[in-house]
Amino acid sequence: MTFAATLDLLKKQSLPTLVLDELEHMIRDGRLRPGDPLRENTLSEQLGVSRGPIREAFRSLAEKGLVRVEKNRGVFVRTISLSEADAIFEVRMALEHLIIEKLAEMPSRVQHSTLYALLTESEARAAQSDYAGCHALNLEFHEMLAQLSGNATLLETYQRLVNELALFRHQAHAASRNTESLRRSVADHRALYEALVVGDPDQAWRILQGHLQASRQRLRILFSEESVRLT
Amino acid sequence: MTFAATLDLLKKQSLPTLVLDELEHMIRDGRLRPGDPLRENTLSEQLGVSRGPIREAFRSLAEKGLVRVEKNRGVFVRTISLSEADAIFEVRMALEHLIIEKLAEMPSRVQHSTLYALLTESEARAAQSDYAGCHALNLEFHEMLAQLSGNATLLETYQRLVNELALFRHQAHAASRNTESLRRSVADHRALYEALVVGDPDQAWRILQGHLQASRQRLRILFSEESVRLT
DNA sequence: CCGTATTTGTCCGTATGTATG
DNA sequence: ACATACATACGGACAAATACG
Repeated sequence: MTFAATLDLLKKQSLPTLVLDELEHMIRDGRLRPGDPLRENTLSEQLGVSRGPIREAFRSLAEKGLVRVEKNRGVFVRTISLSEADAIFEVRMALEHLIIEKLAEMPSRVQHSTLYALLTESEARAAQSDYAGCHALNLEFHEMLAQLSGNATLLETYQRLVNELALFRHQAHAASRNTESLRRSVADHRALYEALVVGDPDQAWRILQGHLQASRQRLRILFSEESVRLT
Repeated sequence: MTFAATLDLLKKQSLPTLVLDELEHMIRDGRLRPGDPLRENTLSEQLGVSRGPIREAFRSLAEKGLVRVEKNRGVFVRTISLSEADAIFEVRMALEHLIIEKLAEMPSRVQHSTLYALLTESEARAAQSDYAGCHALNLEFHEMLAQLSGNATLLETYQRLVNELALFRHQAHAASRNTESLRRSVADHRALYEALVVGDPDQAWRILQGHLQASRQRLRILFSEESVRLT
């Protein structure tokens, strides 16, 4: 679906919101990379709207931490340093801790969710070495956990941080092709799921902690590779 | 300092940013109360700027969770239900947990900060029964803790949640005048400070947990009083 | 260092949608 | 139900700042 089509069909949302969604997708899936400028005129022509709604969408993006605005210079997709990414990750871990703490208290909700389907599907993708597909499903898995927590603020805050971290991955040219880490990742997810279904918070946290530490470590490695690439 | 003066002096910031700051203050200190409409024309005249920058500031406020935008109807200061406030509080507690966990690892930073001055000042205000002043200092105390953590994302996320909770307090006409709870609150802060200075994370968390639970409880009571008032 | 092209910043006019009598 | 008043939504024009030759 093109943006123009979206524009015609969904009259329920305001233009700034539609533009925001479009730009957010472009940033999230890497069509717009960290450091790229977002020019009002260009986007205005591409999306077929005037500059007003574009500028309003920029303010939302800035507040979301996806772009930085430099007065009289323009807006650019946000770049994230390793230390920033690490700081974000630290907060993310605290949120995931809370998430699984809450989920361990309601195993039946976990069991009746679509988590299991997501899990088996991502295992299938991993077996087929479908890196991109598996990675996307893994993100969905974590997001579904946040959603099942039943705390809207928790979900929103979590999503925000994950979006910022996705930015960092794109910046580092990250298309992780490590079969071993992919397999371990989905195995972690399954173990986490099992612990949640039986309502064991300590076990769940142990697994998640290891899982996230590994992910954090991969982030650091990614960054060092990126640094080398730039020299 | 009036807004017009601010407008002239600070040419470093764009108008939308200045408007955003102004509106944020007005909401935070209760000049604009939850449910109040923010009309483009009115604000445009009051602040002496055109409607464009106003609309851009609205998008930032919406993303911050301080207003809700209804298409073709207007923007209103956000109202927060008890369950929403409780959800926000839950996330806030998780963040404060992380904050003191980090601070307990660097007692010298805590000791060399201005926390102690803040603490004694708020104790003085409490002794004088200066509720408003003491409450403001208490907020500053918590915010300072977040800042000392050294994690920018942690600070920003914390501030966002506290701003939303302030909204809830205004909605509930909250000017807590309970001498006893005020005294206990500052006593908790002192105890927390002591635990952090000696680097005892468990003790610090015990104190903070009790402190926050009490605060959360007061929020609930506030709400029930508000409900009665509306009948 | 200056002039020009480009981009952002701001303002205002018109269209459209909503509430109210 | 309809007309009127009023608010927002969007687009376009002009001013100001910046980047570049």
